[in-house]
Order: sequence, then C-alpha cells, then structure tokens
Amino acid sequence: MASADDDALIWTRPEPGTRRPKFNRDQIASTALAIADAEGFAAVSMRRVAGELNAGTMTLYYYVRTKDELVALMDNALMAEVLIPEGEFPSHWYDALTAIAVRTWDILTRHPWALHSLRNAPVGPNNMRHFEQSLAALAGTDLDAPDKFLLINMVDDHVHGNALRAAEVREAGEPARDESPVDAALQFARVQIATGEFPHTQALFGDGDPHESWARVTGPLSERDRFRAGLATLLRGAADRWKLTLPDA
Amino acid sequence: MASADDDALIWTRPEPGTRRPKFNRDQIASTALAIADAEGFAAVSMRRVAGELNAGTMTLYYYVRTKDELVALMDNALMAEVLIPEGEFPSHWYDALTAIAVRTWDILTRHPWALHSLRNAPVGPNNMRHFEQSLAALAGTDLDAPDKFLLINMVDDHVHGNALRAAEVREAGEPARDESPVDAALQFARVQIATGEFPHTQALFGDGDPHESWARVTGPLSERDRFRAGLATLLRGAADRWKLTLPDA
DNA sequence: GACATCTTCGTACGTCGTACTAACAACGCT
DNA sequence: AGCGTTGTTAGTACGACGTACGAAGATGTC
Repeated sequence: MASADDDALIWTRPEPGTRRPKFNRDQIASTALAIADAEGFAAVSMRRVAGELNAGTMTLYYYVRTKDELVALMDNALMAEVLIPEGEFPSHWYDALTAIAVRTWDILTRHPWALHSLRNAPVGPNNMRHFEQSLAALAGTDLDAPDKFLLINMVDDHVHGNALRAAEVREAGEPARDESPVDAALQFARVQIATGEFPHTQALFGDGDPHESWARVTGPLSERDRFRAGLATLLRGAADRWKLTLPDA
Repeated sequence: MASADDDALIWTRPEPGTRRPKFNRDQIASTALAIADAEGFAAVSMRRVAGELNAGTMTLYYYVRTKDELVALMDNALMAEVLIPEGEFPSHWYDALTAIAVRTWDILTRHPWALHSLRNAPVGPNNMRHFEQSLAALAGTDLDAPDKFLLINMVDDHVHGNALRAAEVREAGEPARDESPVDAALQFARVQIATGEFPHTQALFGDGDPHESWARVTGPLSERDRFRAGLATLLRGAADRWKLTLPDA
C-alpha cells in the first residue's frame, strides 16, 4: 500500500484546513520593517518587499489592499514594541507615565525612519493598547476625562516632538563625520553667524571648533537624559497644575 | 532716424545687464507653496510646479539642483512666516517664548502638509532667525548655555509634536463628515472597545454617540487653547525647575 | 474527473525625479 | 557686422514607483 503517494506522508502533507496562503501579514510586516531598519524607509517598495519574500510583486496585494495598508501593518508592529510588559507597570502615575514615554522614545529612536513615515497610518490595535496603558497610568488620580486626555496628549506630543528632532540632529552632532551634508550645514551656520545678524546665537556657540561648541551647548547630558529632563519638567508642571502627588524618590 | 528698430524704445528694450533669468527661487518656492496649500504636498511635483510657471520641467533644475532643494526653499519660505515682527517682541521671557510657540503652531496648523514633508529639510536662514528669536526671548534670564538650549528645544518639541497630532486628528473630530476613512476608524475603535480589552478607554469614552463622546473627552477648550494649556504647563515646570520669574498677569 | 474557488503573479499604464543634450539668446570681442 | 562664449530654457529618455487587470496554477468538494 506504500503506493503512488509516498509524498502523502503526514510530514509532507499540508495540514488539514489547508489551502492556506503562502504568507501572512505578520511576515510581510516584519520583512518590511527589516528593510526599513537596514536601508531606510525609502527602500521599502512593494517590489522590494515581495522580492525579499521570493514572491511576485502583486502577490502582496492579496494580503494588503494598498501600500498604505502595508505601512499601517508596519506601524502596528512597531507599536507592539512600545507596550509595557505585564508586571513591569509602575503603580505611581508619574513613574508609569515616565516608563511609557521613555520606552516609546527608545523605540522611536531605534527606528528613526518611523517618525517620518508612519505619521498618517491609521490607528491600529497596538495604538489603542498604548493609549489604554497611558490611561491605566492615570487610573489612580482623580483627574476628569478632559484633563486625563490632555495630559496624555501632552506627554505623547513631547515624546514624538523630541524623538523627531533628536533623530535629525543625531549625526550632525557626532564628530568623526566629514561627509559633505553635515560639513556643509556647519559651514553654512558659521558663515551666517559671521554676518553678525545672529548675536545671541554667536554668543551661545562662540567662535571655536564647531564640534567643541556643539558639545558645550548640548551640555554633559546624553540625548536620552536630555529627553528625560524635559519630560520631568513637563510632568512637574502637570503635578503643579493639577495638584498631583510626586513619587517619593 | 526712427528707423527699423522702433522696438528699440527704452521701454521695450530690456535693461542693460540683462541676460536675467526668467524666474527666481522666491517665485518657484511660492508657486510650490501655493500648490501644496491647495492640493497637498503630494501634488508638488517638478512637472507640476514648472507647468504652473509655464516653463519646461527641466528649467527648474537651473534654479535648483534636486527636488530636495525645492523643498528646502519651501521650508525656508514657511519659516519666514513664523518670525515675530520687529516691535511685537514681548520683553518677559515667558511671554516671548509663548508668542513664538503660538505663532509657530498657528503657521504649522495652517499648512498641515508641512510637518509631514519638510522634516528633513536642512537648516536655512529663516530657521536660524527663528532660533535667534528664541534665544533673544531668554536673554533676560541667567540660564547657562546648555539650559537655554534645552528649554528652547523643549518648547519647539512641544510645538511640533502637538501640531503634528492636531493635524491628524482635526478632521476625525469634526462631525458632518461621513466619508469612509473617518467612519471606518471610529467603527474600528468601537468594535475594539466592545471586546472588553480596553476597560479604561471604555470608561473614558462611554458607549454613546462617538462624536458626543469625542466632544466630552476633548473638553470645552479648542484645539488651540488645549495647545496653549499644555505649553503653559511646560513653562510652569520650567519656571519651577530653574527658579525663573513668571509674568504678573 | 469536473468544477469552483483560493492564491499567485506577469504585463502594462501612468506617475515620478532627473541625466543628458540640444537649442536658443544675449553679451564681449574683433 | 559677425563670431565665439556662456547663460538660460527645454525636449527626450531611463529607471524607479504604485497598482489595475486578468490569466494561470493550486487545492478543495462533488
């Protein structure tokens, strides 16, 4: 009876309930994510993603209606990373909000292309989970609905705004880079300052080595610590405004 | 002697030192800006801008090396609008910073495509003027260089972050809209909430009419006033942190 | 086997940015 | 007046892109 269909072994035979597609959305999203991380968002094209999966380009359109939907998938995958794991959730509102914000900032900073690109992505499940966590952080306070919403938005705005600018500036501040764009920008700034039209800027940066000036102006804190300092200032203002308790620390 | 060249009248003859280009960068930038305002940033293509000027497409490349340079021109033109006019500059640091931030927010909100699109534009002259004005706002304080820089960045981050999200949300909150995308998003959120996975979100929004829920959660303040409230909170935190005076008001 | 339906993907169209190159126009020379 | 130089405009063409259309292959049910 070991007849014609030896390939009908349990191992080679597809599971029942087959007729299963060769790919799935998670796979596609993570492939796209990998490309974006390695070569930037601009490298993520339908042809490219399909190629990476050894599929025909149009195959993707079976899983996704448009490229925007692919981007939505990418966004949702990224947002999964920003969720605080069960059990690591601080109990004090200040600590919880800080943990969420810092984690989000870390992710956004690790994927610098994301902020430029995922902005018009519609709300997905993980976006809602992120919002839910922020609300959970404020559950212990007696803020009313509009105030909770306002505070959460303030924190999110700060995170996104800062991550955005930090991503832009990152390489510019690094020494040991001498490609044209950065040097050109520094050179431009120096020439502008030399015109005397920018007395305050001149006083701030001085006339010395640009990289040294930059280091002096940014101060001793890392970009991440400067973000945290800004966040702490914001939350201090919020505590003041709404008479919220600060953690003992 | 009124001979062959009647067209050689002083009025018709071009001025000496001619050989002047037919266009200039300001013209090109404002044309591109107009297109973006009317039809969104995606409508700004080299062909389109050139067409609007009745020029050949490639003519633009005489004024600009790449499309990115065109975008830089657009960015610089926008940044001109955010500069506070001479004489309107408040003397107290708090008022000055607020004026700069609000004005910037207004401009960004009036050109919602800008935040999505101008982000990688390199620093231009008007960007430097904006920074110079921010420094001028802090001239009366005795903050040191790193603290000034940090505070200015915090405010800018807040402005950009908020304007970004406000632009996304704007239409979604408006009633009298029933196109598919917005309705689809609201519908999605309702279905998600109904799963019970989002108790805090559910408690916040309730089960009533989505637009009514939205109105209740955003509260009585306009988007602009909510931005100002967040900004005031941030600045209050800053005043606290650095022992700065608040205006009498 | 025949048929229906699920899944894959080749071809083709219209867009985009822009490299290359030719054409035209205005000036300084003689 | 003619000529070469150089500033300015623009046509053509190439290789990318997203995706509409529809044919082809694969897998299930009778």
